[in-house]
Amino acid sequence: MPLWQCWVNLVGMKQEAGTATDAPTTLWDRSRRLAAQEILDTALRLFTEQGYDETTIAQIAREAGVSQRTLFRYFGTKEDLLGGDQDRFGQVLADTISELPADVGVWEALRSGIAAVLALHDSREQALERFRLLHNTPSLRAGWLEKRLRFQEDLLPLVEARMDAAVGSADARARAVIATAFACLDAASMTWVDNGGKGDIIDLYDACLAAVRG
Amino acid sequence: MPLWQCWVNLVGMKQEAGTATDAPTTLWDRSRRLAAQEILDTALRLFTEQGYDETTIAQIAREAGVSQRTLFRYFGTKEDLLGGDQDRFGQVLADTISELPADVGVWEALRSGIAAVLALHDSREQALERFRLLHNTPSLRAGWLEKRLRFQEDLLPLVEARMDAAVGSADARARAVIATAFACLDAASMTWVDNGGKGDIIDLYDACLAAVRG
DNA sequence: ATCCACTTGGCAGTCGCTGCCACGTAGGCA
DNA sequence: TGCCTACGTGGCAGCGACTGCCAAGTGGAT
Repeated sequence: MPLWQCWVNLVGMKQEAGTATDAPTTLWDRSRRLAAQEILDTALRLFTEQGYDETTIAQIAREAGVSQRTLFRYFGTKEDLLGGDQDRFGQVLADTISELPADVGVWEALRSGIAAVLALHDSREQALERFRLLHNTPSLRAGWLEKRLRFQEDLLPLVEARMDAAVGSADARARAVIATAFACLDAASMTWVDNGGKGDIIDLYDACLAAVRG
Repeated sequence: MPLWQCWVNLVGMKQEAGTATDAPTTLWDRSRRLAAQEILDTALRLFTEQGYDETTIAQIAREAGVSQRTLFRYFGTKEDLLGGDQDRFGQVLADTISELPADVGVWEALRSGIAAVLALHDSREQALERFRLLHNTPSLRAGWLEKRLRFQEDLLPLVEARMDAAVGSADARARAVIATAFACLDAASMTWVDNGGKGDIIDLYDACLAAVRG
């Protein structure tokens, strides 16, 4: 588990403001970043051209000019080839929420976090392509949902702190609120993809949440 | 794709009332059902003993006394070895909801469907064991979520019919409502497992939904 | 008893993924 | 400048889930 792998995260996605990530530009670093970008581009291209399940790791590696073994060193799983590192989503989400003042309500805090994550995408087109792939490929969707479930658990303490104390299991209620927010995000992004990327996801999210909460 | 595989569904789960499923008890049918039950029991035992990921198909097949090939003919995937056939959940869910009178609201209808699905389990202990495995095994959880997402899409028209017409995308709103119901079910069952199976899941579900809808 | 349909097991192969080992090269140091 | 070390890389063998194919055995109907 070499340290340099954390650099890969920054490929193909915006950096967070203020994060200095350009310290020692050695030749190794540069070629690594180049290779990662090449792999990512090749993968996204092949996925959209012929589908996720129909694209093998061997093919991506061949067309990107690296060995399978190296590809797996850059990106641990096939899923990671879509959207770089999804763990960053959870990071940004948690950071955004925890930096909000304490008097901001749960729902508003979650909305802010989601908006921050949505803002991570490079372009509307890239986002649409990724969401489309995500929603139309069962195997991808499964992995994505699973990873997201881990974010949700991480969010638990942050959300619980913002909820008014009430009877019953606080855990269950916080979990439900978080899961609902993501459920609305799912519904919103699916509809967004179905509409070909028209409008803003966050607006659809608001509409979904309104439909749920009455 | 032999027809008889649909029989497997009935193993290890309650049958629906009024479904006559005992027509021609040939020797083949009996031995098939016996084999399926044996496989299912062995799998659940090994899963709980040593974990899902640590149990190989080869081991289950060996201890159940069948070949790997036959095991895969009975249950198409490793996931299917937990809880028999999960597709029936979707079936029961859709049936329950569609048989409700038209003036029953969305939320109440979804609650009824979920209650019907929960009633499918043989015993509290078995349900607890399955839920525990489900929530503690990432790979299982992923597959389960994915399958459930398919139910959700199937439910779309049924739910849309019960929602009051309003502005905005009806699709998105219906999707959000369905996903929220399942999100609350998730939160409820997770908490239920964490509490060691104390109380009724449906009560926790109500609490979660109340927390969400205010 | 015969024939057909069905089930079974074994074998080879695919695909995602990992551990191991040897090779080559970049970067630091004398 | 030349060497050494640490790191990146590729290849290979292997695992586990899963599939297609083929041969063999068995139940059931005529």
